[in-house]
Formats: sequence, structure tokens, C-alpha cells
Amino acid sequence: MIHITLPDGAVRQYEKGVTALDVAKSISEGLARKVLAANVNGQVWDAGRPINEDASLKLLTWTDTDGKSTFWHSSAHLMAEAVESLFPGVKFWVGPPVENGFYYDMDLGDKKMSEEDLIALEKKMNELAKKNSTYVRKEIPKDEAVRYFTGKGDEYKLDLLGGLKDGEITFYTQGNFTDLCRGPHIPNTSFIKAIKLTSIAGAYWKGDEKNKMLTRVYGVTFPSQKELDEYLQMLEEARKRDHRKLGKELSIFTMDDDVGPGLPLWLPNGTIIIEELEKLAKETELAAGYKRVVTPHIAKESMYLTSGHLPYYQDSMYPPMELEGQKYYLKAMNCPHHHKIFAAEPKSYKDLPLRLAEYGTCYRYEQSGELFGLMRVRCLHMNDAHIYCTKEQFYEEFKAVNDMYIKYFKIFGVDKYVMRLSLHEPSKLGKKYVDEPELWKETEELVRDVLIKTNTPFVEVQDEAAFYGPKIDVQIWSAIGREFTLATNQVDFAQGRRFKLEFTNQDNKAETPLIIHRAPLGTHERFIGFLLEHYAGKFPAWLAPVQVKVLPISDKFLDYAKTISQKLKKADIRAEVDDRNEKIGKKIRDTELMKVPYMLVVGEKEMNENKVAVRRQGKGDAGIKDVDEFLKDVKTEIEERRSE
RNA sequence: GCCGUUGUAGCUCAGUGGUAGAGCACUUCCUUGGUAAGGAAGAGGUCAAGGGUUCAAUUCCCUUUAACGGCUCCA
Repeated sequence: MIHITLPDGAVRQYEKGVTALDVAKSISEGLARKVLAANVNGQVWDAGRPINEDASLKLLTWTDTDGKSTFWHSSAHLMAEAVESLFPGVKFWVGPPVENGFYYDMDLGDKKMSEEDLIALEKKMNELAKKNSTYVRKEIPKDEAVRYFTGKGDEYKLDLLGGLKDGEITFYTQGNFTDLCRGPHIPNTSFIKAIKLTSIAGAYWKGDEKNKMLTRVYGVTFPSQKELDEYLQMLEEARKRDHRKLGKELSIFTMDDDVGPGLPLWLPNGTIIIEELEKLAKETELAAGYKRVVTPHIAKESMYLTSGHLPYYQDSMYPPMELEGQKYYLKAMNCPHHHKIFAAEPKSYKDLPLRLAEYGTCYRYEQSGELFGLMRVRCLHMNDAHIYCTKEQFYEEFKAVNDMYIKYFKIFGVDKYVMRLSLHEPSKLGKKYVDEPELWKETEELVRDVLIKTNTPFVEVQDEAAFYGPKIDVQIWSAIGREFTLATNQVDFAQGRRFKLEFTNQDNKAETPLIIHRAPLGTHERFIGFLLEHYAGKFPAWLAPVQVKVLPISDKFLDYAKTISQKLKKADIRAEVDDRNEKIGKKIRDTELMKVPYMLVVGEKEMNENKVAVRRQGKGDAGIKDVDEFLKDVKTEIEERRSE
């Protein structure tokens, strides 16, 4: 007999060789029908795999992340079985579960797969799922596994086998499909009730662009049709929030083929948002002791050689233009220009910390396939600043930047983000990163210290640092789930020396300052793209391109409407009158769709009493108000940058 | 940059080997209407660009370009 400890602490006795499924059955048949896999002593196991010693056991169902992953991993195998039957001779690479489903990478030889094939594959998968095939686990000696895949001429699986040792190789078979796989898998294919193959894409073998491109098929499956329908519904909702769609609907920005890819044109509505953001940044930075500077959009090659950017980033800078025998580059970053401002006049320790801020316009030649609405562009306006400080001042300065993030995030109600401490990868010193192992260690420690002392939750990621130092990135996700860095706070111990930046310290010695690069509001492009999705286009009053729309019931009240709008405009409120010859219902509908925060309906009643009927976007009628009272309330809401 | 898909009116999208259509938006007229679409008429397109096949190409083929879904990349 062995002892099985359940999550609630209960200990039960079973025969040696009991399976998680047996345990589930001993609790309830209903539970047993839902068990997908099990967590045995912290490892995810097949529900049908015998347990031979005392163990802690957690049964995993669809509601557990590991249960879901197992379900999708098994679905990938089911898809592979379907692909093999429709595309004989296909060779498979790997087919893992991902956040929303699974994929399988495959080499189709000279065959091609089209979107229509996905329909046929789904049909085949449904057929195969109904066969109720068990996923059978089998441990295989390495030489036998090698023989098996050599016989199949499958170089991909042989490559995988190369990294495995005897004793850790298992095969899983369901129906006619056998795969080298660590597992675990769900008990049988009948659990998979709803199948949707979502897309077909290319993916480099082992993620390396020098390698062959394999065909990747993405899919998602569910234990019931209802859940699939809900998922598709959710995708539909997400698409409505997509900043590219909203940006067009709300006339925020546009792209034009003649201007060029990744070069957004900001329409008047978008420009209002830009100006509001800059106003916020200026106020905040002024209060935090920053000084504003302005720098050119281009600079000579020599400066980027000094900074060290050119060797690292030449490929993603616009190619140089030649003038008077000199090469000039469009700037891809503002730091070198700012360093030159630091260097323009001799500095004493009394001048530090020096904080130079600029909403700098940068150009980056991003790869064509990487462009994505406003989130990834080739022309960007960065909420940039560089802080030059002593080692002693570093902690306070770095912390102050972090505090500034938090202050901003509060204003915007940003709460779904992850702080990422991005560290260097020691093996890439001298290549991707400046070769200063000691400084890396030291500054990474400093930054981690700030996060820990301020109780900021964060994750650490290797090999994500800038070439000149570690950084803290704020990661966010777009409506359709793509990850982006929204804001960044970086340490730079390299450029100060490269530019020979110096200040005279208290001992009258020359010292190199530490530099902090920071962009709490990221770039206008990415930030506004993010805000569009974050607010689903419903900007708070202070950001809304039109803050108040006055809607006269009919032409008779047009003059009164204009009087009100004039009054609001005088108080710096962005007000407009809907003077179209339309019924009030139509005017309201159109204004609602444009997501204007306040509508003022005015007719006979309001005109006679010098009042307005207030309507709040998305919330409907908000009652009659005195004109002056409304003005005062809205003005306060705007000035306080309230979210509601 | 790589793999795949797509490109028709300002927007969303039908359609066809015999030189194009809807809804919304726009213009004009009628209507002056009280909280999410009043009615009528009109205007609007080198069917992404270039080349090829064909008596004839928006439609089929090739190239280019752009967007989209991924991969790679992201100071």
C-alpha cells in the first residue's frame, strides 16, 4: 500500500501502481470524467500512469493551467495525426501548447498547405477525436528510438533525440500516430470536443532565421463547443478594441502608401492627444527638476561611432545620406545628442544630477514584417530624458524615475503590466553587450536593489538588457495579445566614458557620471496605441479630442447651442456644436459612436432656463444642469485629469 | 528580412474573362423632430502599380508595393 496526499491535506491509502484516474474515481465518477492529468510530487503526469510510491497528488482539470496545457499538447498530437493522414511524408518538429492553444511545426517537403486545408484538417481531427483513442506512453531505449526515426528518415526527431539520454526517452501513441514526446497527455482523444485551427504561418527551425523555414499551424481546442464559441466571441471583442480599428474610426491617425510604411500621420484628433500627453510630461518633469532641450533629427556618423550605437544597430537605422563628404544618419535615439549637451559646458558635482528631457523624434528602420499599427513604427516621438548623476545619487534618481512611472500609471489607470528587470547574458559580452563584466554585475545589483527596496513586483529576464547596461521595462499586451515594452528605465555605464563625459568632484578630480535613460510614457505612437486599446477608445475627458458636443434639438436652438459652445471654448474646453439637419436621436447616436465624453442636449426647455440636458457617453441621460455649474464640473474633471 | 493570406467608392464589403455593385459616410432638397439610425435625389472607382497570356483582363499568370497572421528582430 502507498499513501497519497491530496491538496487539502487528506492522506488516502491505495495499492501500489494506482493511477490518478483511479484516485479520481475513488472520489467521484464525475471528477474522474474531468481529469486531464495530474500533478504528482510537483511533476505533471499522465492521469493513467501508475504511481509506485508515496506521493502528493493534485488532479488537474480544464480549470488548471497545467490541465489546459496538457489538453492542448494532446490536441497538437491529434492535429499531427490528421496532418499525417492528409499529407503523407510530413516530418514533424515540435508541437507545444501556448497561451491560447497550441501549434505544431512541420516540414511538408515540397507540398504546400493552404487555409482550405485547415478546414479539411479540422474535419479529420473531429473524426479522429471521436475514435476515442488512448494516448499510450512507452519508455524507449535511445538506440531503439534512433533506429525508429532513422528508418523514417526523420532528421528533426533525430536532432531532438541527440539532446536526450537513455532512460529519458518516451514515445506517445494515439491511433495511428506515434511521436517522441516527454508528455504528459490527456487520457484519450474523446476529451477534445471543439476544434478550431486558427492560422498557418512560417517559423524558422529552432527560431533561427538562418535555418530552414517550417510550416507552423496554430489551433485551439476546448472540452465543449460552448467554450469554443465563447473564445471566438472574446476574440471578436478584442478586435473591436484593436487600436488600428479604433484609430481609424476615431480619426486619430492614418497611414499612407506615399508617405511610407510605419510612418503614421497624426490627424487633428490624434494631435490633441499628443499635446495633452506632452503637457502632462512637461508639468511632471518640471516638478521633478528636469530641464528641457531640443536637438536635431540627424547627426554625423562620427557621433554614432563614439556612442557605439552604429556597430550594434546600423541595420535598423535608415541608411545614411552623404553631404559635403560626410555621412549623416537620421537619429534612432536621442542619447548621443543629449550627451553632447552635457559635454558642451564643463560640469561640477554641483551641477548633478542633471536631467535633460526632450520629446525626441526618432527614426528606426524596423524590419518590414515587424510593423504593427502604432505599436511598432519607423518614426517615433519618445518621452525621453537622460539623467547624469554620481554613483551616490544613483539610487535616489533611479527610484524617482520608478516613482514617476507609478504616478503616470495611476493617472491612466494602468494596472495590467509586468515590470521586467532586463539583464545581460555573460556569454555575449563583447558582442551584444559592452565588455565590462564588473560594471554589469554592479549596476544590475543596484537596479535590483531599487526594485526590492521599493517593494515593486518584478520578473528577471536574462539577455534583454541594452548594450550599455541593465534596465527595467514595463511590459504590456495589445488587444490581440502581442507583448510590447511600454516604458523603460535604463542604466548606462558605457556611454559616459565613450563620450568622455566628466564632472569635477569634491576632491577636484575628473569623474565620469552614471547615466539613466528613461521613457516612462514610452513613445507617443506606442503609448497612444496602448491608450486606445486600454480605454477602448473612450478617452477620459482630459484626453478626449472633443470633450463636449452640444446637440440642439432643432435649428431653432442652434444659436443657443453656439452660445454654450462659445462659453465652453473660452474656458479652454474642446466643445463643438452638431449643426447638422438631423433628428436628436441621430445626433446622439453619432456622438456616442465617436465616444465624446459629454453631450449637451438643448431645446426649448433648456434655452428658456439657461440650462443644458447632460448626457454622459455610454451612460445615458445625466439630468438637467445649470450651464455654469456644468462648465465648472467639467473644467475640474479635466484639470484633475480624472478617469471618470 | 523570411513563410502564408489579402488589396474593388472615404469606410465595411459583394461581384465578374465581355471595361463594376450594396450599406454607411458625403452633396442637395423635403422634414424642425426631446435622448443610439426620418425621407428622396445626386455625386463618387485607371477594380494597389507595372508587365504577360487572350479578340477581350478588375477577373488568369509573373513582378513590384502595401496591409494582415506568424517567425526573426526591437537602442
